[in-house]
This record gives sequence, C-alpha cells and structure tokens, in this order.
Amino acid sequence: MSSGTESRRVTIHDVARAAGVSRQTVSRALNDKGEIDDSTKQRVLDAALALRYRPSRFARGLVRQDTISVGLLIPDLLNPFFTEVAAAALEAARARGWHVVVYDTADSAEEELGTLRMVTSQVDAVVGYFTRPEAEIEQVARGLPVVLIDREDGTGRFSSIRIDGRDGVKAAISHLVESGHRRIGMLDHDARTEPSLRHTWFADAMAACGLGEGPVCRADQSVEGGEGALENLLTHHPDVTAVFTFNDIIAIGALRGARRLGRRVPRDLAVIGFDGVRLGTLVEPQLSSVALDIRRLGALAVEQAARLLTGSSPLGPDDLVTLAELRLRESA
Amino acid sequence: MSSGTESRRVTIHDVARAAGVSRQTVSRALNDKGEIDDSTKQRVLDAALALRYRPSRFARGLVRQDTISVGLLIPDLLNPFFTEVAAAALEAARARGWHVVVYDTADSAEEELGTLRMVTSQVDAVVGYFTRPEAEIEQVARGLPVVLIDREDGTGRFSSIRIDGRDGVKAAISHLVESGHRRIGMLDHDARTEPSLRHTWFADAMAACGLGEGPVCRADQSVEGGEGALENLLTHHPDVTAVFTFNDIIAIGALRGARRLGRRVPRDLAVIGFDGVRLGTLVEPQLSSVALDIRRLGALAVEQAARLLTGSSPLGPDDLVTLAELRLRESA
DNA sequence: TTGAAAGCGATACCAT
DNA sequence: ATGGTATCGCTTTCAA
Repeated sequence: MSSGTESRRVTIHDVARAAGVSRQTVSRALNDKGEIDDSTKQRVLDAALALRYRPSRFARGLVRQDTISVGLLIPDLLNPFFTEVAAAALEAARARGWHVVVYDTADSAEEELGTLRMVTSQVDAVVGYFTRPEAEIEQVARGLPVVLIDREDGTGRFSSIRIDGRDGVKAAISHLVESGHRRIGMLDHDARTEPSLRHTWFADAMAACGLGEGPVCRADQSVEGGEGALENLLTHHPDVTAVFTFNDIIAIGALRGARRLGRRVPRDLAVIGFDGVRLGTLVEPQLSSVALDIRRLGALAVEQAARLLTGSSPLGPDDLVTLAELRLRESA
Repeated sequence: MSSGTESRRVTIHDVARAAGVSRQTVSRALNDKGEIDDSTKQRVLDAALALRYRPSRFARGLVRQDTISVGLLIPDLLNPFFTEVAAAALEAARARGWHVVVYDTADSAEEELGTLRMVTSQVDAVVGYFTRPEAEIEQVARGLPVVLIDREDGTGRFSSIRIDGRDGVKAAISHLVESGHRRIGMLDHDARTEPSLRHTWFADAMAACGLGEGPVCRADQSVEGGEGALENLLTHHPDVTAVFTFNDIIAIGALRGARRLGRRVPRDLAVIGFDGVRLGTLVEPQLSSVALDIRRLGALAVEQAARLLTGSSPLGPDDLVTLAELRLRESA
C-alpha cells in the first residue's frame, strides 16, 4: 500500500517522531531556546541530522514576521557604474540584516516587465532602475514600496533618487571653454525616446557659455558603443575638439576610438565623462569626469525603502538627491 | 474597545470581507483563474486595491511549492572577475526562473560565517566562494546543496567547480622563456595560508622550463595591492624581467606599478595575468592573460545546484572543470 | 521540561 | 460561479 520511492519533504513532524518527542520540542532544540533538557536536545539534533531535515523558510517566515528582502533591479551588472550601485545597495542592506534579490534586466524593457512581476511577488520592496511607464509599474507593484534611481516619477506614487548634475556639467563645459575649446560635442545615450537629462544640462551649459548647440551622437551604453559613436561624431564633425559623454563607459569607449583615429587625448581631443566610476582611474589617460557619489545612490535607495517599509518619515525629494561635481584628471 | 492605530497586516480575509465574498473567490480573482464572474472579479480587485492588499509571499510559498531561490556568495562584487561570475550566475538562474539572493562577504572570513547562517535560512541552495573549513560550512548548511567555486572539497560533501590552469600557465611561462626571459617572478595572492594552486602551476611550469623557483611576492587582490607588490618585488629583485600574477586585477596593478617605476611594458617588463577579465582589454597596454571562461564558472555552479536540487544525476568532477588558456595581447 | 492546540496567510479540492 | 474545509510547516501560548 505504501507508495515506495515518493520523496516527500522532511518536516518537523518527521523529526519529532524519529526523536520520540513533540514538534514543539524539536522547534526548541533547533532554535536554541532554553527550556529543554540537554540530552533531549541532542537526541533531536541527531534525528534532524540523520533525516537531513531543513526547516521550510516559508513556514518559518509565515510565523515570525521578521526576515525582510528587497529586490534590486539593475539594467546591466557588468556596467561598472551599476556594479558600484549594486555593491552599495548590498552593503546598506546587510547593515540592516536584509536580503537582496538581484535581477539583471539585461537592458531590455520586455525583460523588465516579466522581471518586475517575478520580483514583486518575492520581496518587501523594490529599488533600482526602471524604464516602463509608471502605470505599468504600479500595476504590478500594487502598493509595494518602490524606489526609482535616476528617474523622475510624474505620478508621485514612487520615491525617486535624483541625480543633479547641472552644476557639475556646467563646470565641465566651462573648463573646456577656458581651455580654448569651441566645438564641443556630446555622446548621449541610446534611448529611443527624448534626449537625456544630461543632454539638457549640456545644452544649457553650452548656451551659458554662448556656444549654441553642439553636435550630438547617440551611443550604446558600452565601451564599443562609445567607440563607435565617437568615430561617427568625428566623421561628421571633424572640427570637434572636445566631447562630453552620457557616462564614463561611453567616455572610455571614446578614449579608445580617439586612439584608433590617431587623435591624442587630451591634446587633440578632450574627453569628459559622467559618473566617476573607479574604472576611470585605470585607463590611460585617466578619465576626467563629472563625478557622482555612486555609493550614496545605492545606500539612499535602501534607506528610503527602509523608511517606506516602516512607515517612518520617508525622506523628501530634497534629501533624495546626489550632486555631481567635476573631477579633473588627465583626459581634459 | 477597538485598539485604534494598530496596523495589522491586510490579509486575504480582509479583502474577502470588504468585497463580500469568500477567501477562495479573492484568490481566484487575484490569480486570474477562470471560474469567476467578471463583475465579482472586478469588485474583488477594487477592494484589494483600496485596502492596499499584498499577498504574503510566505503563505503563498508554503502552499505552492514552486519558487526557488539560490544564494550567491561573492567575496567582493567590485572585483570585476567576481562581477562577471555573478552576472553569469544571475543569467543562468533567470533562465530557470530562479531568484538569486546575493551576498557580498566583503572578503572577510568572519562576515562569511554570519552571512552563511543568514543565507542558508532563506534559500534552497548556495553557490559561490567560501573560505571557512568544510566542517563549519556543513554545520550551518545542514544538508543544503552547496556548490563551491574554485575550491577543492576534501570531504566530498560539496560539489565544486574546479579551475584547471596548469596547461595555460605552462603555456604562459613557455612563451615568456621563448621571448628570452629568464628571471620571472610571481605576484601571488594574499591568503595567510599556503601558496595558491596557481603558484604551484607557476612553480611547476618554471621547473619544466629548467628555471627553478622564481621570486614571489604576496599581493592584496586589488589594483593597489598589485601595484605595491610589484614595486616590492622589483625592489628586492631588480633583475626580474617578467611577472605572472595570481589574477588580472593584480596584473593591472602591476602595469601601473611598472609605469610608476619607469619600466615600459612589455619592453622592460612583461606581464601576464590570470582570469581574462574584460577589463584587461581596456587598459594600456592590453593585458595578456591565462584566460578562463568566466561565465561558464557561474553557469556551471547554477547548473549543478539545479541538479542537486532535483536529485537528477549531478555533474561529476570531470564535468565541473574550466580550463584556462593563454591569451596573448600586448603586455607580454 | 514537555506537549496540546491555535494560529500565521494563502491555495486546492470538493461540494453546491 | 461560489463557498467550506483541509492543508502547507512552523512557532507561540498556555497547560500540565
């Protein structure tokens, strides 16, 4: 009559039976509570070991409402900027004893929705990078605390960590102009939609210096993307002597592209990136950049998630900002 | 008599009451099962929204035994090698619909034990890098599937993904010798314990070339570590003309150190790393390296975890290997 | 020191 | 189409 090879889960009940005690006693032994005889405890532990018993995290979580986990959405973990954000978030979470479930959305909006659906069912809050419209996010988040990084939220439903690079970019362009540059281009990111905020800062800074719009090329967020975009830019605008880029990865690609085109940096071409990733100090020449406190970005996101979760005075927009400042090294 | 501001969790029961239906009907509405009237469904959905209801992931997990999550232990996410391993593991996991809980053990053995304790209670399997003794790991893992990366397991209790760089390192040293180098040093890693396996390969390769032991310096696994170690090495052994390093990060540090010492690479000093991280192609000169299929490392780990979990013919030691091969670029 | 019973919050199965 | 009831595996509360 018995079903033979069927492999049921080993439960606390099985251990109890094997040790000849009740379930509660097993629980006591396993959780190191007092109120239990040493010999009993040992017997239970042995039984548990013999049966390869593992408590169900679900059952346990159901009863002790403690463990918190937060989902982290990252567009591309291999992009060193996002790596740094992730590392910072991880650290902030560990300080709180939180678990972090990481999802690499692979820079794809389709992936993102599926991922979002998946993550929201398994975490207490979500932080990170989102590209889908607010309404869509809300539809799957369903009241779950959400913290966007580097993305405005028109609806006011979500928290968002803002990056304010206006002054930093202005400083960068001013520096270039003071160094004698007049034809300054930009390598913007590749989004199919409107130009980036960083482009707006660039355009404003150019205007403030009385320069009018500079030429812009779109670049994929990768070294190769930056390399190609620079060649593209210089082909159409050979008179350009300086470029500002959407981020450091693209800038590093530009450095490479310049080398291939035989343009010396910074002599023939000045390059200023945006982000301030550590990688920028490893390349030759070292990259000048409008630098962010990247770790703060990740830490702030987790901090805000924590406040949202406990309902305790969430940070306001004025606190959820990171300012960028010009960090001059060798490339400009 | 009512308790006022107390904030209980909103359960399916509350929604049911609010919508004037039973719990099962709520469940149907939320999970898009059929067998429910459209108007009822809408009413339930509205109620759920109004109450900001979110199903408990624990309760849900308890009854539908599907969602699987795996813990990933990484010593230092900012080290680009580990970043690549993590990205690969993430990708392999997503292909299976698994969740990945990532922990950065911050290169600290103390952190690791606490982390391990934390992670094991929240996942169905653990993969990654471990430094604690097997017995300790087992004590907290308690029968949980564990896959070690780049670490032998004496006990046979765990699976381990091996790296076999013997031939690759031999090829590297041979190449150096053929290029005329005789004094070849190594920058080994900084573990307090015995020399690394990679050092053994180095020593054997040296012997095979009839060269005897080369000088060795320990280096912290960071660019700064490699930089300092190289200066250290060259100070004590100025006649060294080539170095092999424990990994690429250290090698990149060595590149920097060489530059600071006024040694041109590869003319005055040849450098060969180990790993083959993408970063190696971004530095000047591009790094030669005994390269691994890093993505395979992460993918294999997850694959094996999957087999262990389902009990279906786990891969044997012969399959759990990644070979390294010499990839020559500019630094040697 | 130990055990019996009552949840925790959801879904599945079986009636109706 | 909808509701009742059992159940998932564990911890907590209260008696004994």
